[in-house]
Amino acid sequence: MSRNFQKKAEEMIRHTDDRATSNRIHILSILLAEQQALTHREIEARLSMKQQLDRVTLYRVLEWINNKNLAYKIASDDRVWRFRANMPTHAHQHAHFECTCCTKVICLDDLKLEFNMHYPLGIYFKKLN
Amino acid sequence: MSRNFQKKAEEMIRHTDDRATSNRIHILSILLAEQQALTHREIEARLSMKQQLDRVTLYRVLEWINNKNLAYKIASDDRVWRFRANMPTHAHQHAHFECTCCTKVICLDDLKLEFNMHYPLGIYFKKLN
DNA sequence: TATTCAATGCAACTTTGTTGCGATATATTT
DNA sequence: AAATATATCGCAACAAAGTTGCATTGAATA
Repeated sequence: MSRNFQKKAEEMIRHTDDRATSNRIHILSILLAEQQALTHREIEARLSMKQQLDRVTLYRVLEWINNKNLAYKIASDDRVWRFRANMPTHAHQHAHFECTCCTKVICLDDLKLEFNMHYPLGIYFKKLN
Repeated sequence: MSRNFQKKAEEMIRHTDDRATSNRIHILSILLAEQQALTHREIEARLSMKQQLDRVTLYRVLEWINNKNLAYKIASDDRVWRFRANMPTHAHQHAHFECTCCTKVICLDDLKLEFNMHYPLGIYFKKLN
């Protein structure tokens, strides 16, 4: 099972133009295996002995994964970024319920965004993160 | 005009059981005078020479103001707390549009919360901050 | 005006994240 | 398979936002 996430992670990373390093594969597979967004520290805790890496490298890998849209990051009330693997088939044309306590993001498919709503002048929607 | 906010701030603070110090009055009046949420640094910048105070004190005053519900604080993507004076007459039974770029919070009175919506089990609404 | 204890200022500390740079490892070429 | 180029990594130092402990000050009450 962990093996599958490993494979999936490597496949996703090889689709980018950048290098498929073992750090990137390990970290993305950890995110893929998880149902919720993880902090830097939570990811560190899930790395095995053999996968140990410098904290700076972890920050940089996470930033890279986010930039490549393989994951997205969530700002929470505790000033800590949380990362969650991106589901590429996930269409974002509906509202999200983001719990600021447990950081879980739940899709509210029933609540359609009202694009005709009266938003303040000068505010446009942009891609999340 | 600034004078009025001073008076209003002092009145609000005297309604609590704690002490009405000049720091608390100055800082709350700065928040009252503003239409948007302010960071610690932005508040510092708005203090006159005579109102200078230690940064720790500012953190503590803001925390106190928040605890007394005279203001609420907003977590933003830049990991910085923003504070905004609370309008006591403001009923929070409608959705908010919180811009993560400029931190402005706009009330979407048109969008009623659907309390019958199918939320995930175990999620209940709580008071914001 | 004197008294009391909450509020303040200062120094030191913590947490989260960033930057610069030489060393290492990945992908490509030979 | 070995050599090469350069992206990635590890280490050290740094930065920003916020917190804690403790001695001093000042707002409210007697």
